[in-house]
Amino acid sequence: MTADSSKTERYNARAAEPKWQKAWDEAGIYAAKNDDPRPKYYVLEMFPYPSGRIHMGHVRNYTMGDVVARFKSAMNMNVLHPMGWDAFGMPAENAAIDRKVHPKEWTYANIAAMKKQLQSMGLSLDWAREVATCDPSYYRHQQKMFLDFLKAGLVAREYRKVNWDPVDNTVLANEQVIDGRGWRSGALVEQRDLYQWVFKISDYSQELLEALDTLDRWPEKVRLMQKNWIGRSEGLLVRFMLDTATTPSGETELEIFTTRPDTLFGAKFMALAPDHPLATAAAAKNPKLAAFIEECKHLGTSQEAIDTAEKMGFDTGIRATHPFDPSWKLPVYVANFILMDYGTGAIFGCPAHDQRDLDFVNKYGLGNTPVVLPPGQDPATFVITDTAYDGTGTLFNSRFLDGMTIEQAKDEVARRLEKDTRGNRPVGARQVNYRLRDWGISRQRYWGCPIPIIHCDKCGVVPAPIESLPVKLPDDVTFDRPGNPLDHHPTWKNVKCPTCDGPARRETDTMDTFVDSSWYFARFTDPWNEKAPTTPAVANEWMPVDQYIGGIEHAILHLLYSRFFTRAMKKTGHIGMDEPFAGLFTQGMVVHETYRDQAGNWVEPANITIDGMGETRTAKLTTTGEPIEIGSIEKMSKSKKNTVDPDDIIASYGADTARWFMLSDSPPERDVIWTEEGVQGAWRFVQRLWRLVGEVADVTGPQSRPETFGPEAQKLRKAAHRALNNVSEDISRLRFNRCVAHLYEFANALSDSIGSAETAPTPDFAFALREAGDILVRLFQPMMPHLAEECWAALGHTGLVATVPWPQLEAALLVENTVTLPVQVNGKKRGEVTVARDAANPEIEAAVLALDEVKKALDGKSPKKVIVVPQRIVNVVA
RNA sequence: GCCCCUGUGGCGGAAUUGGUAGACGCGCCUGACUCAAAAUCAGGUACCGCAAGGUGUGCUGGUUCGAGUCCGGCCAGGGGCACCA
Repeated sequence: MTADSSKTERYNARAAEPKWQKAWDEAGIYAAKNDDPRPKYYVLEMFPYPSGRIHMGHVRNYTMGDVVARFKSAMNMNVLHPMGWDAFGMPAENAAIDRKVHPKEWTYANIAAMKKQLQSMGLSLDWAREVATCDPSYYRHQQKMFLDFLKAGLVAREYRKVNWDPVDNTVLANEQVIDGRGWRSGALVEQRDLYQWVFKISDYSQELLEALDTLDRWPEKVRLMQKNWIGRSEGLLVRFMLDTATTPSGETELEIFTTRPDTLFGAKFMALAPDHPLATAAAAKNPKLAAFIEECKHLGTSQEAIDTAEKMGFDTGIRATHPFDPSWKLPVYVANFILMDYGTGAIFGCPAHDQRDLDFVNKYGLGNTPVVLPPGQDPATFVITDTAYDGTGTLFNSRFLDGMTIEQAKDEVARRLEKDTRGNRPVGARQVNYRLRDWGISRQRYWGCPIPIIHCDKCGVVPAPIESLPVKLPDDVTFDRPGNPLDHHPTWKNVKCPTCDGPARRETDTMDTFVDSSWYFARFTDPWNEKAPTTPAVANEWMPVDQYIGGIEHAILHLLYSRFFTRAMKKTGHIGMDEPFAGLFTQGMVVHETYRDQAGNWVEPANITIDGMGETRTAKLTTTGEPIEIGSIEKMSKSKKNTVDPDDIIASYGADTARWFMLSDSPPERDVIWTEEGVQGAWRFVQRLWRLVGEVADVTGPQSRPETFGPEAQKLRKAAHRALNNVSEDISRLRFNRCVAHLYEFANALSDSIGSAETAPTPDFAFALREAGDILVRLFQPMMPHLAEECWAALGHTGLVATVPWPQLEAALLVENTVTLPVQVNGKKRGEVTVARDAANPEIEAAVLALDEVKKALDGKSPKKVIVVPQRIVNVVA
């Protein structure tokens, strides 16, 4: 056929994309109706923090969600695909300090800018449901739920450790602590206890753990991470009697929690958290101990800081008695690696079978006694020096436990200590412990949801009256000094006590921004309800989210908090289910090469030119030609300047190219490397599809379907339906990189067919070509919606392809009559046989043994065995 | 430190979930078109070897007729760690 593609104009994304975005908008096709009778599908991407500009991570995330939304829509489902803004948080306050902009102004300007960017991507979003968490129309409902949770017993107040900057007199986030010092002041950070509001997530530890098994459309990895985070362990509480002569004020006992009661006869020491009451009491009489505890407070509050710090301890002089031997005394230390939050804040140390304890005794010369003998070891020669043994074995050096397994010994110790009732209470009690701590939500910051509480000297803590909600953030705040602006505000916190009418003050802490993001998915179901956070009947229709998509970095905190919050909302009547997200997908990051100039400064990709390809690539500065060093591939970040601005890409290539490249190559759960060559490849494919569709449009053929199809037509139709089948399957399973590959294959097949067609193809072939063109456009529509519309119009259709149903699969076209089986001899491929699809095994065997390659490999001998795996492979065992 | 993940051509990756390793794309090579370039089109491209043939999925050992895939041990790279969102 004369492909007059030379005449075809290039596809002009810059002109086409806004045109179709306007057409979709005017047709209102992405507005979800709450009373649509079709089956619902709720697809949600994690909403962005309005930092000011979207980045490539957003492009990837929202493109994936959009493909799913458009696909489900083509499958005739009622799709909810909303977008909003996680708009409270620290960066807005930093901007206020650094640039003297009000957080509110900064945030809303950012939202406006980012919304425009998102709209240029051509996402099928229902913008009518947009919410911003910093808006009083959103956070008023959050305050209501806080009060509901309070009434339901889901809220408490507790002392919590925070990072305290003694120079700025302010609380620091972990990320604001750099090498143990405040990021602005440079002062040595110390731990300080603050009285804080917490949500009782730990009441749900067991439930949150068990329900993980029901989340079968979540990645195994995320479920495992949450399981470990909840950290259920079964152990024993043991009361050690103390030598009262050694205790500061006559304390008689110390309760510890252990998961290894079997190693009790290997005990060498006891250790207390630095803030354990017994440690505090002892420190009052021992200045050196007090100094040591003070030193421990300079350790950061992050788990990493605690674990990687050098293990240090201080002997309090207190002595404890071994529960099975009154004459066995153990020294009680204060140690910097014991946490008050976990168990009872005190442990006994068995160094032979715990690495941390072993490091500790080796440092303080306390020695160790192994009590678990690994299988096959000689008890007379088995010693522990630098490496603790935490494997299985049999008990030894342990009196009545000798010879038992670890499990038997744990049980025996528990059994004996439960019966021992010194002080009218059992010495030992079995206990299930969780690592999960209650969720501290108080933040000493301005830009967050105010906690609706009033403190009265007479009445204590009083909830703000419902009718006073929202407790609005005041606009007139200053950031000229460190600390919480709400605290410094001259009048805001002064209110009358709702109970006694006396003078009182507002809670000046605001809520953790994770609270804001723990229910936005429910708010999207009816964001117009002014009276309540949700309209339960509507929320219960839409929820749970069928497909949630976001970064793996949220695998634990955001997702676990949301699971808790949904349960709390159920308990307080705002929603009817336990789990918010039925399906979860965690996508990988967008990464890029890094570049440095001769002085070692990072350089943006936009400012350099790459010469050569493959291994000979060199880079130079576009402006001066200065050579640039090409560095490692890393997550796109401002600090390393290896970012590519989505706006630039959309301006030069169009949104469809950016979307297509994001979906290509890398599996969505893995990192994708952004490369200029890759983008250009995507762009070339956009142009190729446009030319191809142009060629199909030129084919003239019958409007009605022919009775029969010739072999050429049938070959193309098989390729089309194979692609249809594969793309449908892979979109459903979010394997977008495979969808892309299938579409390339199909485009290649269509291209070959057109190339082989005569100038005037037979009517059946012409029909097949046009049909294949239609299918192709409909298949790439979810990924490249603008190009699809343009192509759809070029093919002579009226109306929007975005509203056209997904093609119907003709399953018969997927079946082949013959199969080609690889033939192996001793596991090595030697040839292949083509047989009828339903050929019997003996028939296949005979064909295989007749092959020259097989005869040669067998060298005249007869095979020991022939393994025929139907429709797969044949293996001859010689 | 603890928990989790990943490792396949020059590169991103595919592999019907234990059955032909390298689909598809990028890059590169050759040719066509062009005064030339770009674009486009046709062909080639795991490695060693002229070939026959051999080798090959981070390393190492095992299970199996058969291992990229399952099991044990190691090595390397990455992510999370409760006040970043």
